[in-house]
Amino acid sequence: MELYRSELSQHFVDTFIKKMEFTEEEFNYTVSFFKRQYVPRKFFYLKAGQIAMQKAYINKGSTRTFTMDEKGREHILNFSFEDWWLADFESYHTGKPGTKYIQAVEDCELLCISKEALEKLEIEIPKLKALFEMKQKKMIFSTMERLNEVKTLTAEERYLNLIKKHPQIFQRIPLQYIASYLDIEPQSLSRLRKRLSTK
Amino acid sequence: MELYRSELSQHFVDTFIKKMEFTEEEFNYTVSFFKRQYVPRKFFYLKAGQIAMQKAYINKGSTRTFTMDEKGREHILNFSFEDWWLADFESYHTGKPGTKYIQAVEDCELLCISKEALEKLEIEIPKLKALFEMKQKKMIFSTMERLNEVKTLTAEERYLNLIKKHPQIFQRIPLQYIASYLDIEPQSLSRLRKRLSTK
DNA sequence: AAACGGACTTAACCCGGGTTAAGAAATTTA
DNA sequence: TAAATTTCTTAACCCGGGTTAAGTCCGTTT
Repeated sequence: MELYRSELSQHFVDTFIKKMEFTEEEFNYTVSFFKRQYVPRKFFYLKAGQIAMQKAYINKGSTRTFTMDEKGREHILNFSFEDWWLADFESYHTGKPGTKYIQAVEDCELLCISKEALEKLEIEIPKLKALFEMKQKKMIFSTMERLNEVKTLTAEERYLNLIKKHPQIFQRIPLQYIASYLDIEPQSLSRLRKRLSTK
Repeated sequence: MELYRSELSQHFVDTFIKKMEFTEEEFNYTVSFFKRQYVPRKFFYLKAGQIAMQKAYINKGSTRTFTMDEKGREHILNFSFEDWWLADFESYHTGKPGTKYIQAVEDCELLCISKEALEKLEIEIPKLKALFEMKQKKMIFSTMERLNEVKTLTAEERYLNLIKKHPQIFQRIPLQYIASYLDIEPQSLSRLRKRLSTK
């Protein structure tokens, strides 16, 4: 089933047309490889052990990406929202089974493109390759920043940082998930919030 | 001053000749852009605030890369040894002043190539671009793994993990730096080691 | 309206790592 | 070789977050 222009978010269109200066032909051709996929709240887009065979643009909704340790505990690495690209980066690029779970926090509408198609397109349209190379660089920056944050800041500082940088998250993501993202237990987040509210 | 073949480590030569299948001409041409740079123990290859204008191949020696927080505390992100490529990745790619300090732990002999020259070479020799794209991907994998490690493991587990994965580090890096890498104080590492030795 | 289940909070206790301070060991310098 | 400096260890005390266990709140179901 074909994707109609009216079903694409403005941001999606702008990314290709304005930012990457795609022609109408290039854009339509690119779009023809995308397929829509719905992932209802709490359902998984990907699970550890599976191989990431596609990249997904989040047209609507939000997800959490997490790993599970030997004791069965979840550790949220990041949340993703509209206009983000979604994949288990390592699995996608190595072609090996991944280590990450990607679960919808809100009902998601994704626009997916297979690795096969994308690799073909990246050769045909170098601008597309440049786009994803740029995304890749930004991903390294943000992962490094996250690592440095975890190393340098206390739980309280990480919490205040999150409020400052991404206040919208608190409107859409349950506190228990935010706690996991901050590397503390829900009870500790609760205690921390109380401590902050009284001073 | 020119670099002679005999001064290049076998690994450096192999990377280009065997792994990337450079011709002798391509290799010699590439090498002609490299300059040797010595960084004695405790001296800095790069400091926060400076712009990374080059990449360095470590021909000999070891370094530590760290950030400094507002309280003046150092947080070591990683160590680098022979045959690694060295740079403040973010500063190199954004062209903006960096946030990282890179200091020689042992006397270092580096083979450096300017960003300008490398960008030119990457166009002339696509194989070279592919090499650094691959390095970049591996860097993302390892940074993500580090992040996940910091989130999932206790200090003791991170210590045991380091012994298992990189036992050589303990021969070359002072314990105080290893403590910083593990995100604990030197005293805590000492206590932890004692705890482990008695059981 | 009552019952249920999930999300969030509260509290008591415990423990690992931070902090501070001192001393021992190793390495560098004189 | 001695002195000085740096690195590593030990110990006592403290505190933040984990753990366990209830309890509250709220939306959904029956």
